[in-house]
Amino acid sequence: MSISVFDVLKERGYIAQCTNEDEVRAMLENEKVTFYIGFDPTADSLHVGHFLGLMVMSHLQKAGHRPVCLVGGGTGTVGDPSGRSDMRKMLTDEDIEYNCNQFKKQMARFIDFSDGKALMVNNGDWLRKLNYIDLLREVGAHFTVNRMLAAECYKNRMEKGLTFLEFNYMIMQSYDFLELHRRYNLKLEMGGDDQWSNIIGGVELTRRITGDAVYGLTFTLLTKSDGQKMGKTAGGALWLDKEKTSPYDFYQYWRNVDDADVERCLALLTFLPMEEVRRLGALEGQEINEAKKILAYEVTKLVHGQEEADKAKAAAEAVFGGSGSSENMPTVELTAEDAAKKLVDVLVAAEVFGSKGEARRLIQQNGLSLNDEKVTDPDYTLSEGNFTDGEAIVKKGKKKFYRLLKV
RNA sequence: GGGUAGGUGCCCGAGUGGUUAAAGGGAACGGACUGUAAAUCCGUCGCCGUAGGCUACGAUGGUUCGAAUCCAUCCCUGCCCA
Repeated sequence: MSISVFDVLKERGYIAQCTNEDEVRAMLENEKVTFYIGFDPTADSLHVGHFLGLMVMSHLQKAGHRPVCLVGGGTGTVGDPSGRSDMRKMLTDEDIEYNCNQFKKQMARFIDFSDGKALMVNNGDWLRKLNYIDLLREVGAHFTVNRMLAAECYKNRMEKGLTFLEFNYMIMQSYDFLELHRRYNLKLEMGGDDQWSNIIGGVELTRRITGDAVYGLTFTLLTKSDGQKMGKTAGGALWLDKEKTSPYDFYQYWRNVDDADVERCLALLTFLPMEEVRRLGALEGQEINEAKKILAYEVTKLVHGQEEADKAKAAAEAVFGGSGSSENMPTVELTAEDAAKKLVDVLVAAEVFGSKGEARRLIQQNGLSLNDEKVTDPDYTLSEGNFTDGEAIVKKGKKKFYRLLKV
């Protein structure tokens, strides 16, 4: 083995905190380590934040270690208060089960689960069976409330109110580590940096009860250079589910990241060699657009596959490069009847706009074009002449394109 | 359970009887500038619409010509006390 995975992770900028850097490095160099990352089923799709964790897992798996993907069928019922300023919405059991299944499907694209090379487990399998008194006696005795209250992750909530329900989240997550250690001799828990408190909880609990050496490591959160969370779009998160965020939109998101974030994103979200990452990140001015294209393509390829990435790229080039093909643009299908209605009504019906007011406003602000011509009349009505081969192109703002297609 | 401070638009936050669709900021969106970037500047930012109307300030009911603003009950949250 030439270079240690640990150093790879470090070089690419993944690592935020580690319980003991030297020991973890040594462990990863000398043995096959079983490790885990937990994913709580708070929505019906994974998003880019999760993707970062999957990248880390993938790096480690390629280095011969065994990932355990833990879906939080149990912890999801409680809600992690870490770093949050308000309580999470309570999910029904059905939601949780559904979401867990969605997660599983998506994760299978990034992690190789064949031949036991990785495991998928659900902490609901053990957490839901726990008996309160037994748990208190076995686990509760090892936590001091004083310490828990001092944890960084509760800071926000100490002002706004933290329920006992959520306060217990740390205990549940810690127990997960213990349980996984017992079942699979798992030795390392990883998570986003906001999980640090929860992770050391598990490390300490497992050490105390079993006496075994176990470790924790957090990876950096995906933030922009100005500190804001990355992966936020108008519609909310940047989802990995193509029904929730289309491959085209996904591609465009990365195509448009800030100059300052390109290198970081390439390092964290693609497998390009670091020399290449650094080279691309060093490009300046106009040229850095090349780096962004590569970033967008590579990330989209990882998440949606090569075919979708090619389509997204082609669509983007068609739209911004001026070369014809509109095939891969988001398409609005129109009946003959629709094709003679007011443009505004058609676009609202297609959910291109949230309301007519919004659409009118955009027209008044000169932000809407039909086939490259500004639409100036809010009451503009579609007619035969707008369509070429049954197709018309609508441009919303500067970079959102839609294809109207008569069917 | 008692006391007390609160619950306002996507978020933060002003407003305490009409002039308030509701100050200000942030986010978002459009335009200019550019490199499909950032920063900056200008504009927009509840819904339908020509006017005008409708719906909104935790919930419900009430007082009033008129309420986010007053009263009652209820729900929720912080803090202090038990």
